[in-house]
Amino acid sequence: MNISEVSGKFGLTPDTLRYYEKIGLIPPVNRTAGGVRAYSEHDLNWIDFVMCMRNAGLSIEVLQNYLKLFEQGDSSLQERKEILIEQRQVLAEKIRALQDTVERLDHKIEGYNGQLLEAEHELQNKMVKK
Amino acid sequence: MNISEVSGKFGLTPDTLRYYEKIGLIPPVNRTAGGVRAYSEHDLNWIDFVMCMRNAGLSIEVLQNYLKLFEQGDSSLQERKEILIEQRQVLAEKIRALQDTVERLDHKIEGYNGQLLEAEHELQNKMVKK
DNA sequence: CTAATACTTGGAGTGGACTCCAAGTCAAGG
DNA sequence: CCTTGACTTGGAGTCCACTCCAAGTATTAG
Repeated sequence: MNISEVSGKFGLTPDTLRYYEKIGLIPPVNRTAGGVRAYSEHDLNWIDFVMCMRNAGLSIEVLQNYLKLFEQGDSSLQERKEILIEQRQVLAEKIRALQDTVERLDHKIEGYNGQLLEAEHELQNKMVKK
Repeated sequence: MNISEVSGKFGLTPDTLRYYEKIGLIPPVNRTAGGVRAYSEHDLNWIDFVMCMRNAGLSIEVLQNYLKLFEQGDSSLQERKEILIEQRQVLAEKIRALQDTVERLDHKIEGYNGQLLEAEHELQNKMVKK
């Protein structure tokens, strides 16, 4: 798979894909004889993982570190696992905060329903008076 | 309440508070004779609301728009409510995405548990052979 | 009354994460 | 063989949301 195919598949621009590789968010992609990137299944998995984590708000730094450890092989298994556990906690906390915010919005929306109802009644009163 | 008190209360720098006012994220704050900001209860409520929404990821633009409508009075009730409902949907969707990501992390963490166990067994095998 | 502190404004600078560009290389269709 | 279009690199530019600064004014403790 070449870069524009991958770009289409994931909705990332070729620039972003090259950028991710350059800064070490995804492993170096193998090239054809001519130096053109040929993405493997393994590469696609990484891209998918990284996009998922980026979308969830993980920083580039954390993911760079994770890849670096991955490339060090089995000796980093424990450390990698700990990173994932830590980030999992962060996300769980984020979910809780978002749920609170949704509740707050719900209250506010309820308040608007009340106000709109009031406004409607007022309108009816006026019409009755007329 | 003056700006540094508010700053302390919310963990925002005075700069950020002034910035939020300047760009219309919170209503203009009343001033003392000397031109010093004196934050009212009303202002504090707005700041709290805005921070909550910013933390949840709402853009400054959406909140500017919401304040603008608020300042137009009751005629914008319906429109404001719709903004809140829309943003509520966005957050609900975000929560769902985060939950999926947490699940994915859980699977990955489980995978690491397996690998670490394997590595441990291997180690034991070696020791037995010795 | 004065020194120190906190406030004001407008504008420049920063950091993260892209995003775009210039200049050059390479491969495939006509 | 030549043109077209995708690829390469390194580096500059952009956008968002602050964050900091300079220069000046106001308030407060002593």
